[in-house]
Amino acid sequence: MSHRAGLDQASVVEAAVKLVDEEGIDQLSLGRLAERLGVRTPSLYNHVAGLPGLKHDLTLYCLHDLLDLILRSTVGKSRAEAIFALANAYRAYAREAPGRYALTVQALDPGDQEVQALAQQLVDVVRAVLAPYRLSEEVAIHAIRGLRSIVHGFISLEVAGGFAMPVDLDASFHWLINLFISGLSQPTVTGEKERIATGE
Amino acid sequence: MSHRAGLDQASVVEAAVKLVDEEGIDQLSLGRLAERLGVRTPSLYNHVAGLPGLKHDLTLYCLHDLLDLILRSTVGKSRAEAIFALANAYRAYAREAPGRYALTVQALDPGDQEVQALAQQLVDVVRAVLAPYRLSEEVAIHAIRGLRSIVHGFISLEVAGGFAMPVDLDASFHWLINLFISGLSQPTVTGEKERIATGE
DNA sequence: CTTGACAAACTAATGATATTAGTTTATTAT
DNA sequence: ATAATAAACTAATATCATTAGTTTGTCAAG
Repeated sequence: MSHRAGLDQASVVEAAVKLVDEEGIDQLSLGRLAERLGVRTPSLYNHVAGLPGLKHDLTLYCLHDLLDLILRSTVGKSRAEAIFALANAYRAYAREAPGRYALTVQALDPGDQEVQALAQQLVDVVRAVLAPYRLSEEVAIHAIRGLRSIVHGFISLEVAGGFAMPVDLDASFHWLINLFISGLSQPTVTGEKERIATGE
Repeated sequence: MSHRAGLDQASVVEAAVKLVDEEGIDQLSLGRLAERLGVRTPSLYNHVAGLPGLKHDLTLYCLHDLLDLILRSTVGKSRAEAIFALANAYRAYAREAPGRYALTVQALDPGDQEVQALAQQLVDVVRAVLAPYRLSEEVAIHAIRGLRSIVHGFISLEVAGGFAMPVDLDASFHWLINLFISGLSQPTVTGEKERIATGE
């Protein structure tokens, strides 16, 4: 009864997700994972390529997870409603599963084809959400980067405990997204050149 | 000549900064650091409280470093010029010393008095830069959080290699900061209630 | 039903790491 | 000069990832 625990890649990765959710990203080790699965550490190498391989598989899993959530949250919505839905879904994911969120943003290997493809799909959702604003190609890329920066920046400061002041976090997030949306409709921002010293 | 290497806390921390700058944050270990200092690993415990203590000291060092840079970059400037100076200084720091920047944003222990005090000083600089816009107390906090989110979000996506599209990164950053500044002067954003569905 | 191939588990061993305990020794103050 | 202090050391332990080699279920072909 001891041999043949019946593991495969999927069950190992799912157990790792559970471990990360329950104990945090820094508690992820092959030893702890093996223990949870009732197996010796080296046995895991039959299913994942060591710790780097496990993290890679985990990243893929979480990117799928997040992409699915984002897609379902924005379908059938447009303009401001869609942007808020996207931003709130992202934030909800990070709050409910900080470990998983961390995995989706950890330094992505530019050479990894699968990861890049999923990251691109996430970018494409943002692009689609911004499409109704009819931005030029260049401004669209600024806006995509901008929205990603805003959402990611707020979320990571929030989960890192970086916001200590006694004002409602939901209100601040809403205010910021609203500022972004307002900016999208402003000719100063969307269109012609502006001249402001950059200090460079 | 072998005994008494003449170390103290400052020289250990400075060597660690050099190591992080040259080899990256993930290459920081007591073993490598001791090797660089020509000393055995346990000797470091005379100067820092193990690896956690070293990281704490390192975080303090980098927060000082960054605070000094930000202060010097914004002195004598106001409004848009000051905001751009602040944002550009932050970004320049992260690009030139990614390891050090990472140390300033890693999950900060809320119980650590020294770290909290420095983090508060950084927030105070942002508050001062935003002061000329005469925001209400509540909106000021939204704006502080917003600017920090924007700057941190853009920078961390940039250094993680998250921006792959063929458009100038400087231009995108400038566009985003400019959008933020424009929003600060808009009554819709700064003042009265607005009603937009949040999806919650 | 037997048997052989395959894969999944195992044990054992190695090397990196952090950490603690206890020892030696240089410096420094009395 | 000497005694206290502090900075270095050696030795040992624990955790972790990883590799090599071995055992043993499982499953399919004869």
